[in-house]
Amino acid sequence: MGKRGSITIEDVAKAAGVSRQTVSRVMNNKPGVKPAVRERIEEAIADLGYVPNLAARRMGGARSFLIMAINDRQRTIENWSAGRGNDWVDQMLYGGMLACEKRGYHMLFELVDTEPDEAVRQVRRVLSSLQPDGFILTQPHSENLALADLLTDLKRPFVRIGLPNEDIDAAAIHMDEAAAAETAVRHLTDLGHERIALMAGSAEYRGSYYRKKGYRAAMEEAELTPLIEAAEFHFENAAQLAKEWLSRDDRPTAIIAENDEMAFAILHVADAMGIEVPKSLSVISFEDTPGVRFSVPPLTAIRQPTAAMIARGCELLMDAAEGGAPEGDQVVPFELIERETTGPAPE
Amino acid sequence: MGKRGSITIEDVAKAAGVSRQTVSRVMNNKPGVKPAVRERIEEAIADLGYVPNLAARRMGGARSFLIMAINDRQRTIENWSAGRGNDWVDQMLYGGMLACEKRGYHMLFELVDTEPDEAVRQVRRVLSSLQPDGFILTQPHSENLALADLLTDLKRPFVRIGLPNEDIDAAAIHMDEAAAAETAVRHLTDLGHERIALMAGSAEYRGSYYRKKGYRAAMEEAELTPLIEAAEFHFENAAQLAKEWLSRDDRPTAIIAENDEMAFAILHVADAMGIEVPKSLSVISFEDTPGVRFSVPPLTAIRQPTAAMIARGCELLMDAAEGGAPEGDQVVPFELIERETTGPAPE
DNA sequence: CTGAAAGCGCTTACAG
DNA sequence: CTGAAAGCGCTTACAG
Repeated sequence: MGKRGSITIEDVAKAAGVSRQTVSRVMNNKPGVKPAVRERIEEAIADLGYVPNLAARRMGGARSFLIMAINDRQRTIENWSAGRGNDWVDQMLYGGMLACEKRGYHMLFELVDTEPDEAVRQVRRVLSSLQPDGFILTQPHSENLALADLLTDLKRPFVRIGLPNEDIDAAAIHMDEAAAAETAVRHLTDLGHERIALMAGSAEYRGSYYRKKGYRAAMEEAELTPLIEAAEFHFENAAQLAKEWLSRDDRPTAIIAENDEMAFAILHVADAMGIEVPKSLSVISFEDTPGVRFSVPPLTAIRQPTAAMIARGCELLMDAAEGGAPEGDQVVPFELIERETTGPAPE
Repeated sequence: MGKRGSITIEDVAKAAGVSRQTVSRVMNNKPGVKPAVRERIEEAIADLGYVPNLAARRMGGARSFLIMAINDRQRTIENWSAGRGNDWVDQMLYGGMLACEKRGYHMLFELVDTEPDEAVRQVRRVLSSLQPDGFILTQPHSENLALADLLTDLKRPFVRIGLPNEDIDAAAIHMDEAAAAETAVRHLTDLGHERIALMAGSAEYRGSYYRKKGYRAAMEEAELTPLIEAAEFHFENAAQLAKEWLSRDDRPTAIIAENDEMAFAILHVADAMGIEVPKSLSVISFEDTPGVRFSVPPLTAIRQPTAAMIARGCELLMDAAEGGAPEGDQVVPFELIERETTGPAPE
């Protein structure tokens, strides 16, 4: 027992009749240990229930076994304090914690301000105090050049959640936005729809660009006329636009909205105008936050694979911490979740 | 600079012209440093942007600056994987992370199985690997005697989120359930209600006991006849019971439900029976999860002060890590959030 | 294939 | 009030 009461590498070494370096080799799966000795050591580890002290490991010069995600401080706190829940954080933890614990790592996250100088200062702090083996930059930090530079200069592995960014040399982890839009269109054309509109988010959001592209491609392939307008991801704008669209003689029989909030607005307007969903109007959303199940009817949606993206990010970083080859951008599969807002096109 | 590139205590010592022990004293707010020297050191720390390496601090024999919350593994993962969000985890993080970071600590949490042997094994692991300064046991782990024994034996400070438990000698952090029920009743009597029912959860849930007690006391005070039945926190049971109650000639004009799910069921049944809420029926819930805002109409509810309870727990543990006196049980204030399901009693 | 030595960056007694 | 010494539990070269 160590002087502080827990079992140490020295205890294992004694029990197995070897030196602590040899135990260390076994713990770290390094080659050059005779099978018989390795077995003896593994037995001793199991018998004693030995678990290495991470602080000591870190001090010895190894990794910290910590993966740090960086999140938008203000937005996260706002969501929490409004009691609104926080789907992003939940799914991030779901994907990240489980991926990390499988390999003996721990995931934690830090709330960081978006202002670049402040962000750099805060990340520097965790760098010094916790010395994580890798960083996951989530939106909007994944586009923060100052942060990317800091991490690059300090040679700390990091990945970005988001579309590739020319100015940052780090793996980008994202879903195929264009393919998702295509899938949404195809789901609707399969149901016989011909007048399918895309309610876009904002031009500043880079995903929108690819979604429009995918939408256009799928519409073209089906020989249909595209109808796109932006509503900036806001309820009010979306309601306004939905009212316009649904008042037309040749009104769309289906609308794809780029986020849940706009989809809710569409449902709201349709209800007010006496247009039944999905009988007279189909709606698909991009996002799939928990509130979606409470809408009437529950929304069919493209689900953002947040958990899978974060899990993939952790994998890359753990690989890097273990000296693995650097990997490139990652495209994570999305899913179309059919609920009750899509149905056959009206006659 | 340390050999690994970051600024160390040695750098600060050199810059301030003192030994590293003196710097350590200043960092840890220990007495016995001449004010002038202290100032010089503080300046050097600021100039160099020095942040101590936590792993080294831990190795030196100090605290780890880590507070570990223990959560129900299965339930948490189920919620996440169903995409349902996880209000408990969100609010726990909200309260805990911010409380910890204010004092230079970090909060993390671990998903632990409820089976006692397995739980002990898992907590032993984090104890050895991360050596947290304190543990927060959340439900149902807060009632796990094996875990309490382990932590007690190892002299690790811990607090429990939940009602006091005779068998466990650790601070219990909870809200005043009886007072909350009284508040709910009083809110309704103030609105003129006289037939107020309590839809209880399950007798196994200890909070239910106090809520019933508070409800009875408040009803007695108002000279009203209590009406209590249990629906086990389930939607179906609650719907059944609501149907029964609302079919009576002297049906209640107000129902207090012990969780959101049962309150939703009541709204559902009322709607189906053509009973308008809040015009003909008022409903109050205990819980206030994010879904509450999506109900029609939005639920008036007693909000569980999860964030505040966890923050309080972290405070106690940080105090203990710093040698503070052990504090006793903590009652955290709740809040009644008025939304749209309560109104004046019908004529 | 295995072990003796040195060191990581701190803190904790102990001297003075 | 301040510093020299020892040590925490590991890993990393380096010997053999």
